[in-house]
Amino acid sequence: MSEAAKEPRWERRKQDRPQELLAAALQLFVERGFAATRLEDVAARAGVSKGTLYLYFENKESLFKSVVRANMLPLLAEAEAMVDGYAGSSADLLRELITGWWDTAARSGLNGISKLMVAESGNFPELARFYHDEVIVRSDAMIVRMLERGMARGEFRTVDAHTMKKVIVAPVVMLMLWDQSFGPCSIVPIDPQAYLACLIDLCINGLKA
Amino acid sequence: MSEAAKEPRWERRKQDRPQELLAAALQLFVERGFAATRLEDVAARAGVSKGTLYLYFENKESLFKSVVRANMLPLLAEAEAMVDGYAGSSADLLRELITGWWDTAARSGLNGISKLMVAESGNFPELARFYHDEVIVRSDAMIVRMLERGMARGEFRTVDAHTMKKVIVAPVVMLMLWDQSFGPCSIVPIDPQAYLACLIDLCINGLKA
Amino acid sequence: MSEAAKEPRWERRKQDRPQELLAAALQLFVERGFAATRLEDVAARAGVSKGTLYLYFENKESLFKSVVRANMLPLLAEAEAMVDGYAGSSADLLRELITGWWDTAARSGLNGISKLMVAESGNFPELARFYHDEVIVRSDAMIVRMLERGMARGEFRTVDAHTMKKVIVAPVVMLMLWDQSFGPCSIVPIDPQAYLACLIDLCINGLKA
Amino acid sequence: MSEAAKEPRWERRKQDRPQELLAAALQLFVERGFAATRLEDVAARAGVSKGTLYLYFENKESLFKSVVRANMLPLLAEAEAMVDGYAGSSADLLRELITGWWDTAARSGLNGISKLMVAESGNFPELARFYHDEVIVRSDAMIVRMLERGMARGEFRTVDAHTMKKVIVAPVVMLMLWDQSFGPCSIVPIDPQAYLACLIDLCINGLKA
DNA sequence: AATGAATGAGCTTTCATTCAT
DNA sequence: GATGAATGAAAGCTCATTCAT
Repeated sequence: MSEAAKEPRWERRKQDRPQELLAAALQLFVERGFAATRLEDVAARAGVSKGTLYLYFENKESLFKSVVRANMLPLLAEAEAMVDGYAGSSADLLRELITGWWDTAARSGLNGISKLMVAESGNFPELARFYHDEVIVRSDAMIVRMLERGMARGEFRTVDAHTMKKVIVAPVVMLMLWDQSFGPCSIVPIDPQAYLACLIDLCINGLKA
Repeated sequence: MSEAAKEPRWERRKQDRPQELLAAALQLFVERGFAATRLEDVAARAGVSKGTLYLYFENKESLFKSVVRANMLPLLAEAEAMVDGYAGSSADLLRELITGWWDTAARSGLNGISKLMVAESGNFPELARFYHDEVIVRSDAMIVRMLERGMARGEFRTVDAHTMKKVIVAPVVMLMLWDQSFGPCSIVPIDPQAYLACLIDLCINGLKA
Repeated sequence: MSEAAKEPRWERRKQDRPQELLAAALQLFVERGFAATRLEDVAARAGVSKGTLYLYFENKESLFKSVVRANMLPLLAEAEAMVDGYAGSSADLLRELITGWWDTAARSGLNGISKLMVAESGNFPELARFYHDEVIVRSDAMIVRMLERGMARGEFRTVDAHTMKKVIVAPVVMLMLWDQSFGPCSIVPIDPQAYLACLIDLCINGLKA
Repeated sequence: MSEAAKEPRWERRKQDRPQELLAAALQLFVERGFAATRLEDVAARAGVSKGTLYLYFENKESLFKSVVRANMLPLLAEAEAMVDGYAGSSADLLRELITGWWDTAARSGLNGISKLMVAESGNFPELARFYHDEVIVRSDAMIVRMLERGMARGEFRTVDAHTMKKVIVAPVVMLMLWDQSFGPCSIVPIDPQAYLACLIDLCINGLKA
């Protein structure tokens, strides 16, 4: 009667359920938007029945909020760590920040969440505020720190960092949105690597001291 | 109070109806998204009854498509004319293109339509395709022409215009999206003029030959 | 183009709808209780569809409250008028009050509402309070006035009118409840006339000065 | 901690379970009615899990019927014994019957069951029939025997005992219903002792030979 | 042309019931 | 015996759409 024998594949499911449901919900919310997503489809994609959803989430709105929160928070910490401990040139930091961001976004759901938040912020003001405060503000602050580091070290010319950060972030966010919305429509799809390289090139040249 | 005297007023209204409905629908679709917008609210905002809507539009989807198409088409022609007939420096052209674009977007509904298309492209693939082909492709082409003009005249260094155009467009589109989604959340709202000046500055410095 | 011609059978329905729905709802709520009554059945019994109900009532609870209020308020005024303007002996007044009450109850829905309120008061405290204040208190007050009139005129012996009123009302209410609940079970059903005669007889003998 | 020592405690619980469940169910059914009572709440109040309920009762309806049957049957025997062996005056018998009834009802669940049966008889015809045959008929018969004893001994005037019994029972039942439904609403709650004294007084005066 | 009462498919949510453990 | 995760039928409610007027 070992511990292992007592913890069979069924018990494990209970712990996984919320994550499976969140993953399924993320996909469908991103694909169709909040209102157009049917909870029955979410449940089906997670391999459970409609009712099971309500064992883990109070209602549709609460599921939606959980999807956003659960997928956002773990992502920022690692990016922040990199900025603050970086040793190389600021141009390299800028490069790593942008490419690392995209890699993380593509790997996680950040990609689709951005689209989701643009689409639904009007319907969920508190969630929009949360997203703004916890994600946008913190991301922006990272870029500002990077720019100020570059200026302090004489690598970048003097610019208004708080305005410039928005300009630099925009193409990265836009890439995520394109990827989620018009990507399938484009006959000549954007090559993310080339796009980001071009952005980095523009920034480094445009910021050069 | 002859019959003849009554006609004109009525005629005018009859012709205005579709536009009033489209304007009301644009506002609500942008605010809430396609699925969360109730036709009753659209009708109410246009000052007519629910049934009247169906005299002018086949159904909700058709209204949605009309909203997008009707608001898009008139906007591009004037921008295109400017690019092709421009006499000054390419840096000035870039500046005028970007500021003119934002002015037009803010004045028209382009602003909200962008958000709408990002949000609903997954649910309306044909519409996304239309938007891509008629709006995105044509906008992009303008920027490409501007970049190629600058390179041909030796004002800009050599870059991959087809990639760079996306990078340059992104911050402008992003400004429109922010304006529509997180604008109300931001304690320190973005100043569009400063933001665009910063973008133009980055581009001109970054493209300088 | 007379007024009569302009008010066709369809327009009339709109005004009748709420009453038809209230009548249907009364029947079913009394028959099955609040929770066990399906709105679809209410609508069907009123000859309309589910959705129509929501044109006239906000939700199930609001329909329930309307049923109670709409059926109760008109009934008390006439009874009160009788008590206050009565000219004959107090024994006759007692007789008329009791028989008139039952006749009114049987004719209107008061009959079933009593059962409904006993059953659902726990689930609708505000409604129970309303019923208590507007129906029970006012009914009781009528009986008290009748008893005090009899004592003042020396027709009834001295009793505690406020306690006695409850004892006298009880058998009448109980008759209504029996009628609605165990009536169908009883092999020897109660004859309301004989029952009320017996009650009146007991009261008049028991109160005799 | 031998096996034998553990058994008794367990045995006891096992035997108590059904009664604990019935008690919990009685409370909730009376409070909320059949349909509005959730089995999960019943189980929780009895301190067991939802599934356990189904070890002792086939389903919700069967639990409901058991609640009614289990609480009814033990109550009548003692009352019947008293009537048949009584030695004093019939007025005293009437007094003891009525006050004894109320004491028993208040002590047991009879109180709430009455309300429950009024409310749900329409939804459970067989149960209503059972209640009618086993409870109402037998209670009524007791009162009839008491009345006939009084008339036979010349203590009561001649009345139709089968009608009068209903009139006499009504206020007692009504007291139970009030206690369960409008009691909490009443600013001036009924004092059961004064109420019953008043009823007894009315009956004895009204039946006096 | 315009209305708005009516409809009913479709969705969210609840909860009695089952069953693997 | 006991559990509680899972189920899915059923009910409340919404709203795009229709159509008699």
